[in-house]
Amino acid sequence: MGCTGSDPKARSLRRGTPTTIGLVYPSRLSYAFTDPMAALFVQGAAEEVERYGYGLLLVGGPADDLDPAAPRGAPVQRAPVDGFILQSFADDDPLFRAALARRLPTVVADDPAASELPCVAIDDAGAAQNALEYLLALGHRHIGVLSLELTLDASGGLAGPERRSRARYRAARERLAGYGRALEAAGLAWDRDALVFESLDNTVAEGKRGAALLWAQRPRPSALLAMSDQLAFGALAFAAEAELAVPGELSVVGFDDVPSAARSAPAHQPTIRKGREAGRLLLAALRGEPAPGCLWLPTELIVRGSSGPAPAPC
Amino acid sequence: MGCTGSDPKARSLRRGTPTTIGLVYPSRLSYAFTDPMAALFVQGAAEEVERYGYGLLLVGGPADDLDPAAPRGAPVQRAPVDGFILQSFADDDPLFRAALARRLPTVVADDPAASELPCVAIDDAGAAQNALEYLLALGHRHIGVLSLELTLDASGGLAGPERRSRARYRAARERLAGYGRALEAAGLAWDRDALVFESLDNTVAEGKRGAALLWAQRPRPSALLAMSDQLAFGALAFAAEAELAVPGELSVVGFDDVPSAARSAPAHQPTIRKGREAGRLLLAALRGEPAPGCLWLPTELIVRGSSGPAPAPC
DNA sequence: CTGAAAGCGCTTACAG
DNA sequence: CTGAAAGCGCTTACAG
Repeated sequence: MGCTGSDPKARSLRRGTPTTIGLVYPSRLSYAFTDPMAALFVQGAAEEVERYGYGLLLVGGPADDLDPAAPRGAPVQRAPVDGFILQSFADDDPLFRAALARRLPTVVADDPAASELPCVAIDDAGAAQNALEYLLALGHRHIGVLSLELTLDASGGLAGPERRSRARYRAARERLAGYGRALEAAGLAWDRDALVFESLDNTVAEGKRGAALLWAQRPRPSALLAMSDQLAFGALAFAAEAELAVPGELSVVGFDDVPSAARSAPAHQPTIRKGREAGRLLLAALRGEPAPGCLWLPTELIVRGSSGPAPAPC
Repeated sequence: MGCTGSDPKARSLRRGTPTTIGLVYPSRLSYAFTDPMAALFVQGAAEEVERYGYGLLLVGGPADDLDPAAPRGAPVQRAPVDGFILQSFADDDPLFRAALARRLPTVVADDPAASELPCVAIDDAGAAQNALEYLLALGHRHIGVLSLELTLDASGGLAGPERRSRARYRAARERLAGYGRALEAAGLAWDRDALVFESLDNTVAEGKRGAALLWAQRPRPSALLAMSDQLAFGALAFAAEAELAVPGELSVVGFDDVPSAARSAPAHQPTIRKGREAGRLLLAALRGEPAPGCLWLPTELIVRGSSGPAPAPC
């Protein structure tokens, strides 16, 4: 009779049945959703998880403007969840270790450092290599890379050999390795033929800044290879402001295939499916099924209008 | 020492301190995030809530492909939360009533039917009236409206007087009222000078379909007024495919100002702020502070490149 | 079939 | 200062 109903917390405690899955982001929550990829991943995870009646609790890193009255410790330590999905962490992120310390069933997407946990990933190195080989086949010989952060404290500028070798995010590290393989196979070399801009965060603004910085280098890059669609959109914005023809004067390649990527040529990353499979693996773990190791999802290079042949040298 | 740590569920039960806020969507969760507005709202709510150490649990409507082993009842009845933020519900949505039946502190965004709950809203009627008056001032006399759903079971086609009068979503109802006021003030009339397409859902595909349908009417509309940016993007996609000059042959106006709305002329709806204020009101309610009634956020018409003067009659 | 008791894992207040 | 007991709101298994 429209009454209060029973307290789900108490019920869950008594019955011991799992109800809630924690989706953990490395940064504070309010930053997580500035990235359209985050929404796609949630969509996939939600799809799988809600079929079985689970809820999805969003868990972020500690907020920097925490209220004094708020409970101590990272949200990940206090989250009332029955399992974790961890996403895009750096190898040495203390938050990642704090989550593992809860010893709950856990699935990792974009696995930092090989762990024994079930995980979901793409062949980042292979996809990156493909994308660069595609540009090389179009005749591009001066490449600019718009990179995601390489370490927890990103540098926000050109990243030389030393900095590149210290990448702590698996996805960025693997992609750099893939680009490197493609360069080497073509007889090209880092720093001489390809420069890397390391962004401070995955935003359009950083993509724009990086594109401007790379464009100012000599020899000038004829193509920009972005590790995310956000960064690629930034590069397109830079090109538009500088009145550069795309792809006539500058080719731009993205990576993720977010819904608004009508103008880029991204290596299609199946982010919704990544979320879905992460949810599926976690539900299997909650049922006590043995961990199936890592699930590798296929990628695909989708060619669109923002990339084309290198301009003829004048 | 890296040990298991204590069970947050039990702690929360014993201490009685609130930890988790439920963000409730009218549809199934995996649909919620196909709308970029959803991500903006989460961003705002997360920003406010995480400062005080609360987690955000995403709660959707019942999934249609529910697993037989899943617990019965809507997720909203089982969600282990201490308060609700309800968003964009139709007046008669049973899920809305089910959430209220939990008798938890609750805040409503885009309030369905005046309730006594704290709420956050914009002046939908005023913003809509502004947008249409702007088009009328540009000389447009034949208007097409791309409307959001009017009832729980949307019709997906032209909506005549009878259907328009039965709108059950507050935002859509108010916006129709605002358009009506602008029409009346200009001596124009619904159905003769302005047609309404009711979409089946808030997607680019529906916007495209509606734009095509409205464009096929006689007299042809010279401007399309969309109730969301998604629908406006669809109208732009239709114009691009039909090789119509925007705004030369067709003006397009959006509503939300999502991040990718570079080409529309939306009435700026402050969605992040809406999420933030909803979070703030709910935290106040959890502290036992008296409900402050409804908080009305300002809107602003931002004019961009997709709208211009009506083409001269030939 | 109905009703009182035990216990999920914790925290808090109180007795020793 | 330390340690045993009570109790958060439920559900389940057991006694009557």
